[in-house]
Amino acid sequence: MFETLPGFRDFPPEACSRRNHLFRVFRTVARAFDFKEYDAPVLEPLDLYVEKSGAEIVGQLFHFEDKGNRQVALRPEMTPTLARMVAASANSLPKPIKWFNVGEHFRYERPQKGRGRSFYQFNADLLGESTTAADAELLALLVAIFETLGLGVQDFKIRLSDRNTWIFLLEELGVSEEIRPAVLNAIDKSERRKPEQTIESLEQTMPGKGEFLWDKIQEIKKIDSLDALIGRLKSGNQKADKIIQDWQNITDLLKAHGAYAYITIDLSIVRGLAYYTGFVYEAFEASGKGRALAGGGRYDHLLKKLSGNVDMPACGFAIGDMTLSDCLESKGLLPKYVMTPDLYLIAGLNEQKHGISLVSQARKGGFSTAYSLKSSGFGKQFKDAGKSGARYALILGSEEVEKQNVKIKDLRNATETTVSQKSLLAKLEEFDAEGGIQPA
RNA sequence: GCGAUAGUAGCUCAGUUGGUUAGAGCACCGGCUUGUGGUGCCGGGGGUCGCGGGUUCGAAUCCCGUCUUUCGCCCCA
Repeated sequence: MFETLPGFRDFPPEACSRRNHLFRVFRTVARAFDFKEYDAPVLEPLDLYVEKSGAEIVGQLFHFEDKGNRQVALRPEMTPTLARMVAASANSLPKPIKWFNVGEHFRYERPQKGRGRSFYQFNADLLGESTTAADAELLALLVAIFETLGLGVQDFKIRLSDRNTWIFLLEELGVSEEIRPAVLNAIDKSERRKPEQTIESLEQTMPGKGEFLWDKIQEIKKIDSLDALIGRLKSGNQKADKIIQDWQNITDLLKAHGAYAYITIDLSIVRGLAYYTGFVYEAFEASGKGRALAGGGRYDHLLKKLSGNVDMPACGFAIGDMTLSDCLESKGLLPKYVMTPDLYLIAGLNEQKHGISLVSQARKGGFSTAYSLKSSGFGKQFKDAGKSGARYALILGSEEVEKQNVKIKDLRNATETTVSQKSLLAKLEEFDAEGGIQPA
């Protein structure tokens, strides 16, 4: 017997419909926000990822040489692909560009809770707009998706941070642009590390100042309100004023979107990647435990880096299907999807073919219809109809055929109605609209 | 890549100090049932006990290796 590869999942019908439920919500809500769906190959040139993330990334990719001696990789994320697509026609695309994708991604990592080697992501990106309105639009979309899935304020929170704030405050502490990435990286990892390890990293980056920096960083990480933040930034300085202005804008906009209740100001979020430039955020289950449900931020210089000539501000986020499914499951928000037909034909032995033509008619009318593929008695067919979960049974015996009728039985309350075969579809639609069959 | 954990039917699990042909419940298929359904009763199919090697007269059971699962470390775009 063959098994799925480690970190990969099969999706038999029930799992598949749960997954599709997520996808349906992603698409519906994204369209409500006027985002356009796009798609792209899952296989890309390996260099696309090396260029963006550095050579270390190769160890985490599914990659190989194809028959044309090209180094290729299964996509581990969507952003480089998106950047390439947008850069290719940047001048002709109406701005702002609001695109989303639902797709499979691959990372060669150790499978763990909420993390596999194949997973699905919802990616939404907004390009060509540098104001905080774009960041707020994306955060509002993220919140709307979670709300539509049934999650509320008691279920999840979004930790919002800003790299510009960090850059400004680190500058004040004497952190130069050169060593800034290393310091931000250490801050990002400090969430998952012992303090001594972080101090050691900082000490290596800024000899003699590791302890000092860590003390200051901890102070900054504790900031959890707009007032505290403004107090720390102190207005008067032009740069500080701009940052304060951005925070005030995004706060006001998120309040207008009805999304602010989910937001926690939390500067401990910086995200590991060097390319983030402004607001960054991660969504977590309300308790804060577990992996991030979603994450994103602004990446104003990435297009330029990847394309070489197109410079365009951009921001975006991604939601992973595994952590999200786990979260929904634990809260009972993944109802058991049962795929059932609307109708089940029950026909006598001599009426089977006649019945199939009725089935065909019903199917063309948009009703999902099942019937027994082999000859069996009425009793057996009723049993199968019951097990199928169909709402109505269409009963066709010699009496009905003789009178050109068909009997419709509501399998939930056992009431029956006899209608002419000609009016079957109309009657079914009527029932459909009423939401049930009426007792005779 | 490192550490721990587990692996018996599709699923959840029994399986005695190593001892005939490895069991149960659920699920699946059929019969009772050729004009009224999910219940009931009866029956059936399905396992090289993760895989390979070793110890033994004899291994699901003991030993070694390996693969896979789950959890943690690393990493987390």
